Amino acid sequence: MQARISSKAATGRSAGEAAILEAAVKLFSEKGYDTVSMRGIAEEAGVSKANIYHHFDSKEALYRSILCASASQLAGLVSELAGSAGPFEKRILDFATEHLSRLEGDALSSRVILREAFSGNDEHNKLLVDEVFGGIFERMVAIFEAGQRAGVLRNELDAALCATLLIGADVFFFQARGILRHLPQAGFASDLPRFSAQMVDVMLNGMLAGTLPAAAGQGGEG
Amino acid sequence: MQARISSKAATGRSAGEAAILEAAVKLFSEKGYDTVSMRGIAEEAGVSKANIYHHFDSKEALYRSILCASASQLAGLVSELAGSAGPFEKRILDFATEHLSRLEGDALSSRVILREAFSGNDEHNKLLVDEVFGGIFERMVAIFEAGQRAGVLRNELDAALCATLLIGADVFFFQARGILRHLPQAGFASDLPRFSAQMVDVMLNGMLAGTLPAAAGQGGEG
DNA sequence: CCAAAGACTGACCGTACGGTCAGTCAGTAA
DNA sequence: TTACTGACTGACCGTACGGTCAGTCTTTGG
Repeated sequence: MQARISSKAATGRSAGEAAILEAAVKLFSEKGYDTVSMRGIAEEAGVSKANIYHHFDSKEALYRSILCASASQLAGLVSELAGSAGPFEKRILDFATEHLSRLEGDALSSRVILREAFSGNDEHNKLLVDEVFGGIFERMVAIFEAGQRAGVLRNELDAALCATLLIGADVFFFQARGILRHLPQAGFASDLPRFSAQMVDVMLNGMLAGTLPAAAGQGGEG
Repeated sequence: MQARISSKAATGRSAGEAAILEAAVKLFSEKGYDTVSMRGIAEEAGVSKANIYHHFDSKEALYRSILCASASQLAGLVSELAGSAGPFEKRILDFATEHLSRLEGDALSSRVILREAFSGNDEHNKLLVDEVFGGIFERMVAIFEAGQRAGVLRNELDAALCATLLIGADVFFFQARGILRHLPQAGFASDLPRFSAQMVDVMLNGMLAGTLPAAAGQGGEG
């Protein structure tokens, strides 16, 4: 099997280990930690259960390995997005659109992290904040504070709250798509750019009529 | 034990059954279905495991019983909130504030439903929409459509999307509070009314400066 | 007072879990 | 050829799971 050797040379891990990781990400994204069994992962990966223990010390270690990979991926993505240039409104729209599209693109990893973040375990929460979310949130808040210094964002608003609203809208939409798809009124459930555009429109310009600035209405009629 | 008799007469169920339900709600709100064990529920309730099977056919039946109770509770709450009167802006603020405060007040039930709604199981999603969320969402959308007919809400916006944003902001905040608490910038994490007020302010009036109508700034400086 | 009914229990069953281990097999360097 | 290494496996272990059942208390209607 020449393929196995070359695949190991390329990624630093054997074909079996890669299959295990792929299977584990898939299963851990579908169900919670306890519901996923090592037997199930082994079957999905096409290897023996004992082989998993050859590559990973324990179920916990395998899970943490996946979590760390997903987390550093997320951190890299956001730091990239947060570094974009341009006027405030465009930065916000670009961030929201790209953030949501990558949540969907890496749906498996995203679900693993979200499940962990919303698990309610305070120790895990603190760890996630220290290692991942803290830095991400700081960069997000900085964007809004820059908007306030530039006089574009209302000064009486809490920048951190604004960042929470923007991220929250994306995350909630990502989480709730399975529900929204069954709601006949929510046609936007299958149209990510439409949601992003109108969501940012509302966030920036508000829902109320008769208060739009000259530059408003970006994408609302796409 | 006179207390046992009276408690059964009052609620239609024995003290043991009530203890089982209470324990089950608590545990199912903390962990997922598979992670919660019947032994754990029995211990938490202070009864034998066999006693649970005397009152409920199976683990699944116990879980469904809890889910149905939580769901009808949620449906009742939202239909009550959606029926409020007053001008559009006030209805939105009242709904958001009260909705979030009741999410927290019934945090256990809320978590059980949210976990189920975001489980990713499409059959469960469809069932939840048909039995609970469908009606709730319809009422919410109606509020926004009424706002549009009254000329208060921008006509080019999608009413269903607006409803999603409002509910999503509350739900995300409720889910993410454990994370937000660890973020030093997010002081609003422990101040529900402040979050509700400023969230609604942003939703209605937008984040951008220089576009506020006369009635704006409701609660932003509390 | 006494049977019928319902609340409740300890012991048990088969199964699936996470984890271990001795051992096989292919590739590799000496 | 030989000795070694890492990938990999089937069989096994103790434990905890959901669920069952015979039987014991406790309350209640006649």
